[in-house]
Amino acid sequence: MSDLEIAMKYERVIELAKRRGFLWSSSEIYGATAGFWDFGPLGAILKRRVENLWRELYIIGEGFFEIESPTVSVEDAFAASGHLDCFVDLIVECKKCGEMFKADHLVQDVGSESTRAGVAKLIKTHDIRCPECGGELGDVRTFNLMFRTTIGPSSERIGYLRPETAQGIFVDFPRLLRFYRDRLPFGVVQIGKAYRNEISPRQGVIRLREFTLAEAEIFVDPRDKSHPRFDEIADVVLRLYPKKEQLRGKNEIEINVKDAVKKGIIPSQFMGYHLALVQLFLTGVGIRPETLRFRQHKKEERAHYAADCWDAETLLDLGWVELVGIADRTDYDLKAHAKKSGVDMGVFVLYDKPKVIERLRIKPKMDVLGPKFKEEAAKVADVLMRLRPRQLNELGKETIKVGGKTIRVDPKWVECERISEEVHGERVVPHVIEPSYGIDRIVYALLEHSLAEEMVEGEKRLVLRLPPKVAPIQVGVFPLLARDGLVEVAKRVASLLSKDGILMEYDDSGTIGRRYRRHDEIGAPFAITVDHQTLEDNTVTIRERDSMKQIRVSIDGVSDIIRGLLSGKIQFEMLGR
RNA sequence: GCGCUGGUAGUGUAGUGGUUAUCACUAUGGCUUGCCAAGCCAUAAACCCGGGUUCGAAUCCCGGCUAGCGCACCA
Repeated sequence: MSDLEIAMKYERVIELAKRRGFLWSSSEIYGATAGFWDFGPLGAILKRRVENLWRELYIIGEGFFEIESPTVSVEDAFAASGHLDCFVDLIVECKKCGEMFKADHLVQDVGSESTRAGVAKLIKTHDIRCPECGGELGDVRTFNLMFRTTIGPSSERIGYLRPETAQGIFVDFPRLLRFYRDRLPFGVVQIGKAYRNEISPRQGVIRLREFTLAEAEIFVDPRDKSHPRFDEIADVVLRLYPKKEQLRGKNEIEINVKDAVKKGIIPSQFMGYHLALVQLFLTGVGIRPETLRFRQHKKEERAHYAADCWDAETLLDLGWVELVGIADRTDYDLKAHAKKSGVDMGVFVLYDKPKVIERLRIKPKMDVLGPKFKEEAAKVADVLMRLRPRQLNELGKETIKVGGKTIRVDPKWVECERISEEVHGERVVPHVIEPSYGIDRIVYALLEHSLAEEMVEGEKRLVLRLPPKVAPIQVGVFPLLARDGLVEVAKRVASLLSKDGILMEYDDSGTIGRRYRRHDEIGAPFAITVDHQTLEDNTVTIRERDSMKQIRVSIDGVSDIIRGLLSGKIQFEMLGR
């Protein structure tokens, strides 16, 4: 059975998605707004199933607990994270031809201004004109991609809708660290809505203004990015598209994780482990492996916080689309929040063995410092104690700053003794490895990859080959005919399945063939049919969506078999043999 | 934000400055029907929004919204 080529696949997917209740643009009755989409009845379940598989992998598999933080945060949080400054575009419009430009790009030859007023001044003083038509430029405007709001009735406190869920985790870091009992590494996940006021959202749910992110923030010791379970994924083969290959116009390379890390293509075991985990998840929910690659960001593509970033991309009708970004955010975020809030974001990491350090302990002689420095004496003593010269004779070379003046230290001000000290560890600010999944895009990609058309006895059959574990409707229950007492038996089977936690749909309208086709189109992987033989021996048929083959099983065991088929523990081909 | 092209039942479409806007599929009810969109009867369902021109606009013009594409943008 070979699939027919589907032309204009994006349109076909959207047509099916609207018609069958997966997706449509939001508030259509008032004229839809670009960048906002609804998940319909089947779409919402599909999405939830994808999210729950994600939870299984990260919460149960990795032990990363999920938190839920608000979608609105105060201005300080985003001032610290850099989104307030870096998430802004300065734009200027030509008064004559209407072309829009990034204002800071236009002035980069005459000065490096980044403020709105500064850029506007440069445009004026240097008489910069429209590069397209030479026309006069209008006012410089800022465009921040964050949605802004005010908190409370006085409207004094500014809030922003989060552009990523990550910051909610970073600002909770001290409490989370305590929860994980002060040890690295640990991970925290969050699934939730994020908002970006895109200038021009396009392509349905591929670029939205409100979208669902599933993010894991994994806090690691910056000195040691090896992964304790690296061996489990070392042999996984990834299709990588490193920046070098992109710059030289070369193709992707296929390589296992172990070798990629060894050769330095992937910078650390930790990064490699999580690239493999992403591939495991995406192919597990139904993204076709042959359309998947990991593309490394080139320097100019990287976000303000990222030291390295790989996008898991899939090939869709619209081209390569990013589904997941895996970034090494280093200590950027934690340090930024530490600085802005004044709260320590460090972790005390124990050494395997305590280090013995020999050093000089410096004890200020207050009876000397007192008369000499008067009220400044305490401050001077404090500075002196923090000096760490290795030798006694180096002390005289040290200088300290007191009241704005730089003074050479006189060894007579202190008493020194040589001590040996045990150091048990040190404070480090963790680095963050972050896989960030765009759930809406993944759901769309699933639909597109699943949609197939084939010829069956001269007729076209449209079928959504969703993997059973994500399919919204899990099984259809049909009486072969709507008479002869078949309806009653079918309804009994239906309620049996419901009681066992299976999402089924009962249908007795029209002919059996029509019902099979309808369920093919919404991706229901199995159908149970009650026929006349059922009345004789209490058996029903199970029909598999993709092969259209049927097997016969007893009603008594049908729930267990369906559950086995859905989870993948039972293979359909193995049944009935 | 600019440009091009479009927007008619749930979906895909036809069509026109002038009475109750075409067709197919779908849906619903009934008849029929012994396993893959059969048939018959009936029913329901649409001109994106606003303004202008006109005796009359779903049709022409303008604006908006929206969709696809190109440019720009995508921390």
